[in-house]
Parts: sequence; structure tokens; C-alpha cells
Amino acid sequence: MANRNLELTEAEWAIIQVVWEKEPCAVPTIQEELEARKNWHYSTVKTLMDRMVEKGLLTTERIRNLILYRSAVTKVQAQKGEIMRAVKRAFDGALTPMMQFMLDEHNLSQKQLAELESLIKKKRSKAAARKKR
Amino acid sequence: MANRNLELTEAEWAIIQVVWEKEPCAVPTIQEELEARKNWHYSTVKTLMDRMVEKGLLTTERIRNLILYRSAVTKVQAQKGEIMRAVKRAFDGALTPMMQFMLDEHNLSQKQLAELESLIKKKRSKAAARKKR
DNA sequence: TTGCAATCTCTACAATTGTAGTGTAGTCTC
DNA sequence: GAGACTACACTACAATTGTAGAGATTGCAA
Repeated sequence: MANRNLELTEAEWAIIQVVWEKEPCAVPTIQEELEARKNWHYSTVKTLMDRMVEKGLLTTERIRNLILYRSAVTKVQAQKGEIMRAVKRAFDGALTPMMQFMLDEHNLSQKQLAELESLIKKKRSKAAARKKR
Repeated sequence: MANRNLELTEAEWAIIQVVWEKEPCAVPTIQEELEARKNWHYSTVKTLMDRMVEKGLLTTERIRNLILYRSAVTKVQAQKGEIMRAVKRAFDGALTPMMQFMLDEHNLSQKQLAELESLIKKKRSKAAARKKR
């Protein structure tokens, strides 16, 4: 299940992104893709993927002499992990300061700001409803 | 200067946080603090700090037989780096989707949401003003 | 049935990261 | 001036990460 904090390395991210797209799939499928993007050779990809199996990030199933890989963590879990990592290290674990920082430091366009604002409004009314229940 | 993407390791974060608080300072100052928090010995801290100097994260100045350390990157730079890292890996470099995700996946309280909303309002009016100019 | 192509297995190796021991040199104190 | 302290220098070493070569196995085509 891997609910504790997921931290993927750079290379692991590259691989799991492709796995999410193509799973279930064999190493060569992934490798072809990453050959194009990163120029990685077969054994590089295979080694990385097997390490990911050990870590519980992927699972395998052997079908005759082919090994099929599947992701064992969802994209949302991994994204959450990446955010938790940042917030823990750089913002002392506090999420809102991190969001404030992002608003402050990155110049978002009017449109983006508007989008966020309406998103928050929606959240707030939903949260209010939850409270009443 | 270090404006390209800063990526600090876990241990580097631990150290630079203390440096920001106490700089300019010598290794023992930092070490005492981290002895308490992490149980790190002198040579651990010293090694780490010297590596950070090599990487341009800290600078040193020798005063007689004492070496004073200072941070060479600001907290804001480091925080930005950490966020950029997350957004690049997990959100394909797109900041607003990351913020949306954070809103969706982490249950913020009414109060926190309200805070963010007013912050965004402020941003928006400022951005609007900028546009007119 | 033999050879080729595809895929897998095993092994390696350098760089980075976390962690620390041990020896040394300058300074303070008696 | 000798010992004690303090801070520094040098060295080490295991685990993780990125990268890959070389050889073994297997299934299919000729």
C-alpha cells in the first residue's frame, strides 16, 4: 500500500511516468520510450525497474518468459509524496505557508489567480457543508 | 548567486537552517545545535559543511585559527528550489496544477482557506494595478 | 536443428550522501 | 614549558543512485 511518505528519485520518476501510461508492460516497452527521451539503454532501465520492485514501487508478474510490470503506487500518491517532502524540508511541515510562498514568489497570471480563487471558494462551501452535517 | 535550481539534501537542509539562524558562525556552534536535534558528531557536521562550501551553498572566512561560515544562498532561494523540484518532477513543471492538487488533497481548515482566499484577492488587485501602469 | 533476435540475469563501477574516527596544531592555564 | 582543550584536517566506509556491459536463455524461423 505504501502510504508512508513516498520519495522517488529523478530516474524513478522518469520510469514510473511511462509505466503509468503503458502498464501492464514489459521492460522493452518502457525502454523504447526512454531511449528516445533520455537515451537510456536496456540494462539501465531494467536495473532501475528491478530496484523499484524491491522498493515496492512496481510489481511484476511472470508470464512464460516475459515479465510484466505494473505500478504499485498511484500518481496521486507519488505527487503527494513529492509535496510532503518539499513542505517538510522547506516549510517545517506547514502547508499554508508553502502555498502563500508560492503565491508570493511565482508570478501567476490574473487568469491563474482567478482559477485558484474560485477553486478555494468551492472548497470553502464544501467544507462548510461538511461542518454542518 | 546560485540562481539555477538549488537542490539541497536532507542533511544540508538541517545544517543550513541552523546557519541561517546563527551566521556567521563556526562549526562547533552548528554542531552543538545538531547534537541536540540529530545526535550528529563534530566530524559529521564539519564534513557536511565543507562539502556545502564546495557546492557553493556556504562560504568561509578564516580568522586566525577559526573558520567562520556563512550561507551563500537565502532561505527564499532554497525554498524556491525545493518547490521547483517538486513541480518539475511531479507536475510537469506546471505550478497551478500543483496548487490545485494541494487544495484538493490536503484538507485545509476554513480558516486556512479564508486566509488563502484573501491573499489571492490581494494578489489579484495588485496584479491588476500593475497591468494598468 | 540450428542460428538469430529478443529478453533476461549478473556484475560492475563511479558519484553522491550520510556518518564518523583519528590524528594534529594552536591556545590557555598552571 | 607541559598538559589540557578546542577546533581543524584527513581519511574511511557503507548505502544509494545513475549508468551500463557481457553473457545466458528461450522461442521462432528457415
